[in-house]
Amino acid sequence: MNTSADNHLMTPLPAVDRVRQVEAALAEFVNRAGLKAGSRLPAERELMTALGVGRSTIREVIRKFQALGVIDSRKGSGNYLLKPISSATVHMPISIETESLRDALLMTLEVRRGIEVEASMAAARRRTEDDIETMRLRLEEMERVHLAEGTSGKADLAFHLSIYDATHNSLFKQLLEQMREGFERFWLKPFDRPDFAARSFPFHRTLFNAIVAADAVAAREETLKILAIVEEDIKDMSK
Amino acid sequence: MNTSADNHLMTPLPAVDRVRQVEAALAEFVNRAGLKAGSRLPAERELMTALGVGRSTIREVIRKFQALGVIDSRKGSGNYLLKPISSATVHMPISIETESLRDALLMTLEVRRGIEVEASMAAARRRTEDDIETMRLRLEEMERVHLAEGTSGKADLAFHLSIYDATHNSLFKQLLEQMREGFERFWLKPFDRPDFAARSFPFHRTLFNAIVAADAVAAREETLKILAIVEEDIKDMSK
DNA sequence: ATCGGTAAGATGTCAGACCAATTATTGACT
DNA sequence: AGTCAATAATTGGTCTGACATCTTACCGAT
Repeated sequence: MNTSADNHLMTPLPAVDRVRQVEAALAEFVNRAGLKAGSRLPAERELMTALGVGRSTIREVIRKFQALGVIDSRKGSGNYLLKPISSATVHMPISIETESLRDALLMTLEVRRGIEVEASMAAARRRTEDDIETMRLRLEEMERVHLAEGTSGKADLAFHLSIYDATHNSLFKQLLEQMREGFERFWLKPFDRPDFAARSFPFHRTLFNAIVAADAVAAREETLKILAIVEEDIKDMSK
Repeated sequence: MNTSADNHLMTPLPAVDRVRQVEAALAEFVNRAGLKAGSRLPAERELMTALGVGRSTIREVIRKFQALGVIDSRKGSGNYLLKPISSATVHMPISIETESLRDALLMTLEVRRGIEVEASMAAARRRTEDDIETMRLRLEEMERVHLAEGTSGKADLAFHLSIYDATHNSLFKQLLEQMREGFERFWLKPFDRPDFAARSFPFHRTLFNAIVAADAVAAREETLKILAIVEEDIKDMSK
């Protein structure tokens, strides 16, 4: 056996296809040109002639980046960068297959609980004075809005985001932000009612206190209380 | 002001573009036809005539699903399903910007800890008899390999995957699988040495016992012990 | 029965055209 | 000179048709 060339003796043969080349070239260009989020990239016809490929190839690459949430295409205007393309970007396609909205929400909540708990503990361990000040401002803003309008929403989100920042681990913010945004984009505005999770209001202050006290265990407890209420409300309101 | 029709008085205007329609139609078709992972989709020209759109439109949709990790295109052969399609595929691009490999690993480990702990608790609460049997087989296989070769690796991963399955929440497996795979693809094989995390070996059995006993708190403790060792080894070995 | 070649079918790519939305330019009227 | 509406240029979205290249299945010669 093994008379012919095989088994790791002859290996590579790249065979990179056009799309992949264009993909790399585009990423390269974005980095070299220093394009930021919001920047407009060259028109498809320009890229076409510049790279010497057909427009369909360019378009398929753009579609891909579009699916990856990196490019936003505006008809008649141009293609715009949503986030800087980085080679150190890991993409995680997550698909959730379930019939009921309720189950989908509960499944994501369970994952969120894991991340959120860890984030609050990390925040309790690593928060700086600046972090505390930012969180305090956000919390007071949230409390003001809550007492005035009976509900918060955006202010609530802002407070939680400031906690994620206090972890000094950007993965927390990225993951949790995209979990909210991503899933709420498909099942639009689940339970967008004023009383949703309203009972969790007081625990935001206790969570803040735990983080300030650098008490990771207490931070975990308070976070669990908040999420337990969210879980109950999902179950109640989807009945 | 407001003499003409504006301000939320005239709202809708669907304006669904071709691509989005084809996207929905394709997802619909896959579900109706009951295509599983591995199934081959109709040829692009068939879809083209069947849906009454141009081939470029079809191709752009396929590119999108490809980017989302749902479709695999094989030149000359056809387009194949990687996962059962669902319009509910969310994509989470995560970018990590840090100079040192060490910091990147520690950051991801922290997030993993949150998810992994929650997964083991969920597994302890919801594991079935079948789950237990599968986990036992994987654990015994892992122990056998470990005692024979001094290290496990693939068997270790298989055991953990069986735990994720026992949660009956597919998000855990998807997230954790892609975190491992994604990050290990960039910083290739970090610490691919036999003694990495070897000390965590005995705690796999105790974790298994906790899950069998439906003791979520104990499952959490054992998972934390394993990950604490991983953290220590990352710190030691990257010095 | 095995092997090699051939043909059909599939994706990958290019080219050119037209539509529709946006943006920039022009020009008329005040 | 300044405003604003009509017009032109630019740009993404889609369709058509063609060719290249890879896969696969068929079929005949050995």
